[in-house]
Amino acid sequence: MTPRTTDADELAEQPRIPLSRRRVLRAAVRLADRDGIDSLTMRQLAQELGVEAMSLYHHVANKEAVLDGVAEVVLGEVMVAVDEVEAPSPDADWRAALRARILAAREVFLGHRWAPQVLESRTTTNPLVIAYYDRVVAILRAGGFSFELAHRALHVLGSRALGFTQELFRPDGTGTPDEEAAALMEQMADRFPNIVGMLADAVHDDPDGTLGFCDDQFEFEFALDLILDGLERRRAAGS
Amino acid sequence: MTPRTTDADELAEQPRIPLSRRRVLRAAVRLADRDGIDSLTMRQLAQELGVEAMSLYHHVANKEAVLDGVAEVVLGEVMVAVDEVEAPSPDADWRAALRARILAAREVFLGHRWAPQVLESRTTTNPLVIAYYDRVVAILRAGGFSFELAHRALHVLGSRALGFTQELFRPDGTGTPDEEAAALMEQMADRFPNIVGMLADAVHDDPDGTLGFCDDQFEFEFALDLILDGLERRRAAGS
DNA sequence: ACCTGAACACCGTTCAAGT
DNA sequence: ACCTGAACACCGTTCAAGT
Repeated sequence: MTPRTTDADELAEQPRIPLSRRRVLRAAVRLADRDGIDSLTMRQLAQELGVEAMSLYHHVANKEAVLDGVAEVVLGEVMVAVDEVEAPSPDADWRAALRARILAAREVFLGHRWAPQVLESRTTTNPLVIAYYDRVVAILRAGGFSFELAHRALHVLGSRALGFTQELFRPDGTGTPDEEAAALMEQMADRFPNIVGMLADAVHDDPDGTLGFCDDQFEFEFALDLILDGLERRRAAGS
Repeated sequence: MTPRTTDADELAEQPRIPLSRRRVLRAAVRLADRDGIDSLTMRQLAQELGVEAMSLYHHVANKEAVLDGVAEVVLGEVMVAVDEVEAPSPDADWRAALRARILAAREVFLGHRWAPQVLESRTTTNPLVIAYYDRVVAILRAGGFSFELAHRALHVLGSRALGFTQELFRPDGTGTPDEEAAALMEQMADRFPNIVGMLADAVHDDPDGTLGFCDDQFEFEFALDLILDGLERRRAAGS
């Protein structure tokens, strides 16, 4: 137990600040940021607030509601971030307008690495997700998209519209890239010749390894631009 | 407790079939398919096998190993499915070759709806995922891709290469599309004007609603083709 | 070698009781 | 109105003991 400045400590000295849904959810986000999403339990959340677990149930219905709530907090940050971004008007350049907002949204998720997993675990669509996509559609419409093509665009973009993707194939990012890669390739060379060739080539392209093995930001922007290209092409074709 | 034919019933009459890692994992997949992934607990899995929970630990290290194992079973099915698919040779037509395999892989995931969530929850990349992507790279290479562009392609495709996407914005698919949509739009019209316009248009395009509100298969193929288009364009440009 | 019962340290949640 | 302690029904997992 390392001493930290938590609400619990503060409350021991100050008169008790009453609990509220908002305070509960902000504490939940803080806890997930600090200790990981698996540490977000009702009991640990209560401790973070200097309160008993059962007190939480006066402000949130149950744990599912807490998870809906932390999604809400993160999406609230996203809405602020995309509002503040500097970008051309959608009427002038829909691509630049959308691209800038998506990359701004991405920044928020880089600060809450657990958030994609939580968002994808929700069974009902969060109203703020609808609000966000509503604005994406607005930008596409301003850019000359039909409702139909805008609909297709949402499906193509998927969570990438919010600035993140969940990849299944991630060449283990822990440790120094070069060492890891060398050891791994030795073992895998005969089983996975194409992957090994590909990764060897990627290392060669980036000999000093400062960008890491896969530069996520670069890959994200490459993929986003490829998709925006494809959408613009179909828009121009009037499909 | 509705009576079912489970291993437990069979074992009551037959001499005991010895447990094995393989039997444990196949039972886990069966349980997840029937009752959902949340029902896959060590205790319920043991019951499915007519055994005590603690017996499982002689065949799998822990629950994480069970989840790795069920991912392995599903990916095994994927490997078989893509092997059996009829498709042009990658040398002749990489796009058709890859497209057919991805759609075949997709079929497997349609039979295990919980599998995407499990795959995305794994912290270490499953070797069969690497094997699958190795074959994707082989197809791209046969189609004239540089290693570098093949690498980009994997990032653009992401889980779509395995035939699934996890969407955040899903206009609630329960109930009849028309009723749901009408009720929802009434409430949302002023808050989300663009989304509502888009969805109203989608309903209009498909008046008898037989395809459902969002035709997932159609949307998946549209998105896949857009991405394959973009990749081919960049390949031809020699980037 | 393989399986088991009891137990432990955790969960989310309910309930009756406190202030 | 808001918070609490004890309890319940679950988890995953350990351990010593059975066959």
